[in-house]
Amino acid sequence: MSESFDLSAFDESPGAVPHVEASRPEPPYLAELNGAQREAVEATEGPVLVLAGAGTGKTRALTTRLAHILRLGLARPGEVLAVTFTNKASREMKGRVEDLLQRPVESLWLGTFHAMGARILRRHAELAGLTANFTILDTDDQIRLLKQVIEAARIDEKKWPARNLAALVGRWKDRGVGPRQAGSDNAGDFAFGKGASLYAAYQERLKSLNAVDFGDLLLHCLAIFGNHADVLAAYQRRFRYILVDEYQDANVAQYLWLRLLARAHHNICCVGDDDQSIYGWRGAEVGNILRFEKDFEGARVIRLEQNYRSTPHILAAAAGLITNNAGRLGKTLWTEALEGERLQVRGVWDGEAEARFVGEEIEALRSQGHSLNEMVILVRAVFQMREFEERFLTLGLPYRVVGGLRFYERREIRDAVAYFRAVAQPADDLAIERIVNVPRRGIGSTTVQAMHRLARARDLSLVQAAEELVMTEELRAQARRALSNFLTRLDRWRVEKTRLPHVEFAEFVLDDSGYTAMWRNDKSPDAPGKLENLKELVAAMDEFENLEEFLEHVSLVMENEDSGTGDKVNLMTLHGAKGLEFDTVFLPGWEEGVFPNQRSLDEGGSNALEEERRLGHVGLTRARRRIRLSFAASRRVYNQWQSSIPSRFIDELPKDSIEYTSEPGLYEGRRTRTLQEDHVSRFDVSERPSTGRRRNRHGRAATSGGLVLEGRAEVVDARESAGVFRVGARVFHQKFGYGHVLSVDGNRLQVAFDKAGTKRIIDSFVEAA
DNA sequence: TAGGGAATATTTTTT
DNA sequence: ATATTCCCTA
Repeated sequence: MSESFDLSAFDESPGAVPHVEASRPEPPYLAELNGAQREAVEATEGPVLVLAGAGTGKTRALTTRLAHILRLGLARPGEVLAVTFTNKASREMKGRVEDLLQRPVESLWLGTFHAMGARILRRHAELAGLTANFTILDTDDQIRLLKQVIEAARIDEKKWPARNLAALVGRWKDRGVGPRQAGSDNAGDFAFGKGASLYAAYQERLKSLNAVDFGDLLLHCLAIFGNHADVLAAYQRRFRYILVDEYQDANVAQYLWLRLLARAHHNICCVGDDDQSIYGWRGAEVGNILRFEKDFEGARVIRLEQNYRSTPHILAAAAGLITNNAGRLGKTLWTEALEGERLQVRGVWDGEAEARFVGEEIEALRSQGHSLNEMVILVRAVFQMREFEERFLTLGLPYRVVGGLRFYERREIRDAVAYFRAVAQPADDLAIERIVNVPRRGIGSTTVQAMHRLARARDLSLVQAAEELVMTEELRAQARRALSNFLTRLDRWRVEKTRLPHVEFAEFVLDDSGYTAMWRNDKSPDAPGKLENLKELVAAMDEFENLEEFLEHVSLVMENEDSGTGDKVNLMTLHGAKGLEFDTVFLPGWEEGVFPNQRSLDEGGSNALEEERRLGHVGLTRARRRIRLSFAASRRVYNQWQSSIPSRFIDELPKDSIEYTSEPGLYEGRRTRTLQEDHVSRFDVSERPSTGRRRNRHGRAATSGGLVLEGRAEVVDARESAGVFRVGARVFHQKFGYGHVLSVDGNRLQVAFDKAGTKRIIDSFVEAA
C-alpha cells in the first residue's frame, strides 16, 4: 500500500522473479476446471476476451487465472492489475486468490476502477494541479458545489437544478470528455448552452478545494497519461498482466484507461457478458465488448456456456427472454442439472396481496427446512421494498435489506467525516460549511455568507476568511464571538491531531465539538442509533494506519455494515443482485411501467427496453432452484390507485417452463386462459366493481365505518373490521415501534410509545400488537 | 438566529 | 404520503 512512486522500480527485469514454482506438477486447481475455463486460465499471453454467461464460473476462471499467473511466477504481485466494479467483487477476488495460493497476497493492484484510479492519482496529484491529500467528494458534496457554481454564474438554480448539471457533467466524464472538449459537444443544453462553461468553472472550484469527484479519478489519470508520456510508459511497463471483471459495465473513460495501460504488453483479459450489461444509464458501453477484437489484434475469444447454477427450466426462461434482444454476441447456456420446478407466475390484486403471497411462500419454504438466507426478493426500484418490509414486520419474518442507504451516506457519518476533513484538509470548504453550525453554535447563514463573500473576494479558504472576519467590525458582537470560538476549537483540534492517535483524535473531536452531545440530547427515536453508528465509525478507524488512509477508505469503499449474520430473507434491487445466487428468487412487480420501468423507457427508447430485458435476465439467472414471479393488477402510487397490466416480459417466457397460479377471481374464472391473449382488457379496472371501494380503503373508509365489501371479505384487514382502538390497547407503529393508546378521538389516537415518546397518530398507521 | 410551518419534489438503477 | 428544503416570523 505504502510503496512510494519510483519510476526506476518499474524497470526491474523479470529475471528477478523466482521460477521455482513453475517446475512443479500441475497445480490442483486446474483439474477442477472445464475445458473452456481452463483455456481462459492458461492463455496468459496476449489479449483474451472471455464471454461468460451467468453462472458459468466466470469469477472462478478470472481468479484462477490471476492465481495461476502468480504461481507460475510470470509476474510479481505488484505487476498485476486486476479491476472490478464493486468493492465486494474485489474483496472476493482477493480472498479467492489467497485461497488458491494458500498464502496471503500483498501489493497486488486489485480493486475497483475508482480505487485504482485514486491510487495512481495520489502519486501524481501535482500533475493534475492537486496535492496528494486531495479529497474525494461524493454526490452530495458535488451537488452542493455545483449549486454554488450555478448561483455564482447568476443562473436561477430553481430553473436549472444542480442535480441536472451533475448528471450532465457525469455523462461527460463517463465518456472521458473534459471541460475543453465539452464545448464542442452539443450535449451542452443546460441553461441555454452554458453547461460547458459551468463544467469548467466547477473543475476550477474543485481544484481550488483540492478535491475531485468520482469521475475525476479516471479523467485526471487520462489527462496525466496523455500529457506525461514517461508516467504512462512506466505504468505500461509495470502492469505485465491486466485482468478486468464485468467488462460489459465499462464506460468510455474506463475503456480508454484500460487501453492505454495495456498497450505495452497486450496481456489483457476481460471477462464479461453482454447479456448482463445493466449500467448503460451511467455510461457503460456494451460497444466496448463488441470492439475488443478490433482494438486488440489477435484477441482470443473464449466462451463459457456451461451453467453450474440453475435448472433447465430457469435457463430456458432466461433464454426465452433474452432472445428478444437484437445485437447480442450470442451464447447458449446449457446445464447437466435435473429439470426441477417450473417457474411460478402469479397474478395478484395489488401490492399488498403480492407481499402477502411472498410472505406465505417464504414461510412455507421455511417450514420445509429451507434457509431464509437462500431466498431473495429482487425488485426493480427501492420504493417497491416498503410493502415487503411491512409485511415481514407483521409476520415477524427476519429480513435484511441489501444495498439500501450506505453507511457513509447517513447524516451522522457524513457530519463526523466532515469534522475530520475540516481538520485534516485546511482548504476543505465543503466540510467546514457542513459542520460550522452543527451543532448550533450561533453561526447562522448571515455569518456564513459574509465568510463566503470575503473568501471569494480575496481568494481565501473559508477558514482563512473567517480568521480575517473576526478581526473586523463587520459582524455583530455575538456572531463574532461565536465564530471566534469555533476557530479556536478548530485550531485546538489541529493540534490534537498531531498529538493523538487517530482513533482517540476522532473521539476527542466528536466530543469536544459537542456533536455527540447533540445526539445524546436529541429525543427523536433514531438518535440512539446514530450514536451507535458513530461508535461504529470510530471503531472502524482502528483498522487504518492514520486518518488520511481512513478518509480515503470512507469515500471509496465504505459500505453499509452487514445487516446481521442470522438467517434472514434478502431484499434487494435487481441491480444489486448481479453476481449473487440464491436457491429461491422472488421477482415481484412484473408490470408494465414498473418493470420495464417507464422512466427508463421514456429516456432511452429501445436501447432502454433491451437493458430492462437484460435486467430481467440477470434476475432470472440468480436462481438455482425456483422462481416465483408475480404481478399486481393495481398498485398504489403516491396516494392513488393505478391499474396495471402484466409486463411484456412475462409473455416472452416459454410456456413450457411456466406454471400460472394466479389469485382466485383475478381473471374472473378464466384464469387458465392466459397471459398470451390480449391482457389489456383483462386488467381494465373498470371491469372490476370493487375498485372504487378499494380506493377508499386507505383513505376515509376507516372513519366512515361500516363498509362491507361484498364477496371480498378476505381483503378487509383486521384494522378495519375492528373499527377503533380502545384506550390502553397495545399497538404497533411502523416507525415508532410498540406503545399503548392514551386517548381516542374518532380516528385520531394519542399513543405513548415505549421508545419514541407520546405521539398523535391516525389510527390507520398503527396496528394491534 | 432559530424554529416552525409551508412548499416542493420524490420513485431507477451507483462507483 | 412522506421527506426534505425553503421561507418567514418571533
